Parts: sequence; structure tokens; C-alpha cells
Amino acid sequence: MADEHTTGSPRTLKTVSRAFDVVRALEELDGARVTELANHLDLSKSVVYNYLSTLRAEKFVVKEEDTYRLSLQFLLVGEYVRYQNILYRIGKPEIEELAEKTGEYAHLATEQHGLGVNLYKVSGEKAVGSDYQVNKLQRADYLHFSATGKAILAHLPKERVEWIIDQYGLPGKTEATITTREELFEELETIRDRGYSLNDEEEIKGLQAIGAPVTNRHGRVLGSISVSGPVRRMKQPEYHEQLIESVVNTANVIEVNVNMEESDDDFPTFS
Amino acid sequence: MADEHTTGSPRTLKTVSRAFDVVRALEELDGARVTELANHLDLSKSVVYNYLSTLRAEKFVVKEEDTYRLSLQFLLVGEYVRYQNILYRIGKPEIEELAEKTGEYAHLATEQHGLGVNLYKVSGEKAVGSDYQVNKLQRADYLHFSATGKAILAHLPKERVEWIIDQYGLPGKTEATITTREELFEELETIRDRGYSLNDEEEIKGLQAIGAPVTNRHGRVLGSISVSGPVRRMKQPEYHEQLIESVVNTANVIEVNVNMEESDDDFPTFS
DNA sequence: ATATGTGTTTGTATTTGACGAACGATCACT
DNA sequence: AGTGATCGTTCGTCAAATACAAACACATAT
Repeated sequence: MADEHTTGSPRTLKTVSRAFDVVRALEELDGARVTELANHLDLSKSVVYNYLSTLRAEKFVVKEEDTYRLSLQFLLVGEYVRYQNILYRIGKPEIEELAEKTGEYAHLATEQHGLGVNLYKVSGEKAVGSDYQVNKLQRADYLHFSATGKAILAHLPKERVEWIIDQYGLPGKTEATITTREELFEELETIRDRGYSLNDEEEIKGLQAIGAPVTNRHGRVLGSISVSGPVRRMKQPEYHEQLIESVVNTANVIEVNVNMEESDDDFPTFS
Repeated sequence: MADEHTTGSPRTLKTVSRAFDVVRALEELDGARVTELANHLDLSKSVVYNYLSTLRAEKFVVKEEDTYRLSLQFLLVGEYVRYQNILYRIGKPEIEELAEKTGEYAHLATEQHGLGVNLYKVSGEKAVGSDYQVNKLQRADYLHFSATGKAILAHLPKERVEWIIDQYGLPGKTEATITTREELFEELETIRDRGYSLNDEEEIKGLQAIGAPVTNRHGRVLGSISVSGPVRRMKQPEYHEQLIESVVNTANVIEVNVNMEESDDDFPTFS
């Protein structure tokens, strides 16, 4: 503990990082008491106590009896962030219509930090019952095995895709998941060529999804949409074609409306 | 800088507080650049830069071009928190049914840090059109002028209500808002006696709401529900009685189901 | 070209948080 | 009831982590 004095830039604030360690621990543990957290994080009780007190004063943590939990403040801020997203504002009603028209699950997703985040999801009539999708706990997930994810990857700059693969690798989920760089880049080119993406049981066995990207007028991909359902139904030729048509069409509608609103805007890059 | 050495407990970590100052500023400003934030927060550029870099490393902030924004990480954590809430899990489908049956807006709310937070809201058929409610930006709001809020206050311990009034006061919103302590406590007693709360244009002119609390088997209030609509419709005598019936009934159903799941649980107090 | 703006980097002074021990309260067990 | 362990909380102290300001590289505008 004597050599590395690297005060390299950017200088990340350890106190802030530790505060978020506490947040993550409270999430993992579904709430915890001081001692429990202290053990979990390898910190002294008094230190943990101070972090919790601060987070509570900031209203991001609540205390019930002696148990500390994350507060709904995260939801309030989160819904603000989502509402700021133009793809969400414009896409939500369109996705609802898509779900109603097709009767399947419909998703609206975007990319952040190299992972996919669902902005919104609805289940159509046929999908009801096995609603493991809509009520599933939201996590940011890999982009390379979902229809929405691959639609996004296909329209991200190559060097950005490379960076994402370097960061997260290409972990498999089912036997169909694409796990090699070459295969993925080929697939992405196919997606670009035909205008839509396909997730053929690559994430969940038995589930197929059809996705399409939404880009702004500078060609930057803002996110993507998809419909998904059981392979048996999704693979029927005429139905399949019909779904592709609906998805691509909805993506286009969203795209047009987004670009009309984004007239006087900057065109940001990433991360 | 020589007198006040008060190191009172709990010792709140200034670095963490400042990180959340940055978060709040990014929300207020809808994203900002380094210099803009530094001015807004009265901090030096380099300091702000370090906070932003740290928040970005933690994935709670994204950088687009030179503008920093809050990330969807807040939404992911927020949805986790919401899903942890048993009132949400049980109440969501019931509220949906209530909205469908009545055709009005239905809300599911809870209390946190002395303020009301909507866990969920749906609009029934009659409510469509003026959906200023469903797409409105979520904020934690005062409890004393909403039907859900008053239903909660009515079942909180008196000392807790006192604390809340001391903290936030009783700001008026319309001419009908209750703004004095005595009036409020009277109202709360009425609510307890008759089993439901009424918001008669106390929050928004022209809008009436009927609310009912949901308590667990220890008598602690977990939250509340409400339906709301235009006064003209809501005040029709038979319809009014019918809505009260529906709201109270739905609250009871939720209550029963929550208490069946909460069998082996602690009974926490507040904040 | 020059001046003013940006975001970022770095050296340094000192504020601030980590540590460990101690306190008071609660709970479990004999 | 009494004893011991364990909990959350408080506090004094020193090392470490952060705030500051000045300088940097780069861009844009005059």
C-alpha cells in the first residue's frame, strides 16, 4: 500500500461511490440494518450509519424500525428522467396501439452505458396470462440477445459496438444466443439491410421477437421497438410477415414524429 | 470560521449531500454543462467536474456531447423500489379494475417523509381526453389537500401528523384547501368516522375525489386509494354513493390481500 | 491572429470522513 | 430477575480524501 499514488483524472470521489455502494447493497438485500450492511460492505458500523443518515436526510432512503430501505424518491426522479426522453413521450401511445393491434407484447427500449433499458412495455390480449414480461423486475440488460438490443446495436457506430463488446463481452443465454464477434457483426449487417431485427429464442427459449430501430434525422439511433410472442405463433409465415410490417411501420411513425419535435436540437453522441 | 465546531450526530456526509445537490440541479435544469452547473451550485468547475465524473461512473448520469443528464438508472432502481412495495403489487390490479368499473381516474398512493407519493394511477374511460393526471410529472406532494393524502393522515398517529404539519405547514392550493390545524384535525376525525375521505376542489378547482385508506392488521396505514372526476358528475347523489361504495370496497379487498401476504412480518413505524 | 469561451488536468492546503472505543437500550437465555 | 450479548448510536482523533485555483488543450468568435 505504498506505490500506487495515481491521482489520475477524472478524480472519482470515493465518498460518493461508497454512497452508491450503500444504495446497491440496500437493493440487493431488499433493505437492511446497520450491522448487516456493515458486514456486507466491509465497513465499520459508524461509517455505514453516517451514510444511511445522509441518504435519509436526502430522502433517498427510509428507515422503518431499524431497517433502512431505498425510498420512492428513486421512482420520482426516474419517472422524470423517462418523461424527459422524447422517444418515450412519442413512442408510448404508438407502442400501446401496436400491442393492441397485434395482441402481442410490445416493447420500447433505449441504450444507456452500453446496455438496453426498457422505457415502456405493454401486453396485448394474446399475451395476457403469462405476463412474466410486464411485471418482471426491470434491469439494464445486454443488447446482443434481444430484438430491441440488436436493432440498436445495428445502428450504433462500429467503434461504439466494439467498446460495448469489450466492456461486457457476449455472454450466452440460450443455445441460440450469438456469442462471437464475427457472427454478431454479420447479424447486424443483415439487420441493417432488411430493416428489422429478429430474436429467435436467443434470450428465452420459446420466445421470438421482431424489432426495429428509431433513429433521428442525423442517423443517430434513439432506441428501438419490438413485439414478441411464442415461437409457434410467431413463425406462421403470413402472420410473421404481417408483424414485421406492423413493427417497421410503427417504428417509422415514431421516427417521423420524433424528428418533427427535435427540429431545433443538438445531435449528441454517446455515453 | 472559528466558533461553530458542532460535530453533532448523526454526522451527515457533505460530499454525499453535494452529490445529491448535483442530481437535483441536473433535474431542475433538465441537464446541464459543467460551467452552468458550477454557477448554479456556487462551486468551482473542477469540483463539479469530479462529481459529474463520479456519478457517471456509477451510471446515474450520462454525458451527451458536453451536456450531463440524469440517467434511466433512477427509473430502474425506482421500479425496483415500487415493486418491493406490497401495496403496489396487490393494489395495482385492483385499482385497474376500479378505474374500469367506475370509468374515472383511480389512484394508489402512499406516504414517505411526510409527503404523498403516487404508486400508480389509471384513467377510466370517462376520464380519457383530459389526461392531465396520468401524464403529469410525478412529484411528492402535500398530504392535506388530496383524497389519498387525507385518508392517510387520518390514520397516522397524531404526533406524526403534528410532525408533518410542523415540517411542511398547510399551504393552500385553492380557496377550499384546509389551511388550519384545527380544521384539519376535525376533518381527519370525520374521515375516520365515516371511513372515507373527500377532496372537494381542495387541490384543483372543478375536481372532486373520494379516497379510502389501506391499513395492515396492526392498524398501521400503508397507503390509500381514490377515484376522481369532475365535480358536476361526482356530485350526483346516487352516483356519489355508488362511488363511495366502490372505493371503500376496493380498499377493503386490497387490505385483506395485503394482510394475508404480510402474515410473517414486522410492523414498522415511520420515516 | 487574438481573445474569450469551453471541459479537463494537476499540485497543494485543509476540510472531512474513517476508525475504534464507548454508551445506552434492547433482547435472549439461564 | 439477572446476565451477557448485540443492537443502533455517539464521539474524539488522525489520516486521507476533497476543495480550490491556476494552468492546460481545444474550440469558437471577433
